Amino acid sequence: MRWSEQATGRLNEAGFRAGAARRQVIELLEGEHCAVTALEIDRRLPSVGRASVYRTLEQLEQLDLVHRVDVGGEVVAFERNDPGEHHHHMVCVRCGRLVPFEDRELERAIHRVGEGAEFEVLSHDVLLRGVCPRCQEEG
Amino acid sequence: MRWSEQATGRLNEAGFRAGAARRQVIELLEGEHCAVTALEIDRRLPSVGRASVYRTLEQLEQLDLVHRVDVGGEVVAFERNDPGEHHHHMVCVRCGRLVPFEDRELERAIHRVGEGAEFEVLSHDVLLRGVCPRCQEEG
DNA sequence: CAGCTAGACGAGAATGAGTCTCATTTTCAT
DNA sequence: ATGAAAATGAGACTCATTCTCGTCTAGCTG
Repeated sequence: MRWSEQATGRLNEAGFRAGAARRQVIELLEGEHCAVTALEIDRRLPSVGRASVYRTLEQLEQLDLVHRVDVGGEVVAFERNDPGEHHHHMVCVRCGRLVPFEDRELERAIHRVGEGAEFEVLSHDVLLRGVCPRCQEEG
Repeated sequence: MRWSEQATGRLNEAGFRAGAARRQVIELLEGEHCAVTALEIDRRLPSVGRASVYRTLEQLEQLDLVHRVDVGGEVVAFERNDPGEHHHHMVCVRCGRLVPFEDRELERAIHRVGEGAEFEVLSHDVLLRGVCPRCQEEG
């Protein structure tokens, strides 16, 4: 089942009605493998109002269909939440390129930290900052 | 050697002149064990202009005397960079409280990921999101 | 120690991402 | 088909951060 169908279904269950703006945002997210910023979505969907973009992202986030990716502060990005999939990101400090990675050991280590903590840990983020291969070549 | 002296010395070496604004910002950071936002610094130092707060933080960051802590996007926080010390944070999703932690295994795992990656990894962040003990009690 | 000048500073304007409001359009249960 | 409720988009608004620019000051020079 495609993520977009899943999303639409879940929104229905949650009592949301259909609407053109939300559909377009969902379709755009469907086509992205990694994070997109709210502003880019807004730019790429001229017929959809800013408010609707942010509203939709918020709703999708609450239903856990999408999650926020923080990559340095300025702008927030979002990406599809595919069940059973879990990755983190490396960001290039020169060009901003975002590359996903996953690592079981890292996850285990984080899990253990959560176990030992007083916090009830709900989620986590890992961000590696560095220089991507392309920018390394350029000196 | 206190961090503030170290910072002042390093700024001197880098060719910066002394100045009241920077001194005050440095003193404030000296007294904080964990992250403070630029805006809070601005508020707590009424005699220092906003521009100087951001300027100083930027300079300190470039000299690696301070580093950015991203905790969810809205506001950026900064904290002292004590040599030989390295920690990450847990944020409470309810009250926003920030608690530092460190874990050698986690660091090892991250290091290994960096080794195996095409990126030349320079730094990393880990953020655990959850509910702090105090907020757990409140239901 | 006075003069000088580059660098430091602060006030306030400008920017821009994200939020809010509200009049209008759509949806869909009846 | 109808109408109450939800969804939408234009644009005003907020507010953290950045920029601008005139003034001030550290600290070198003589």
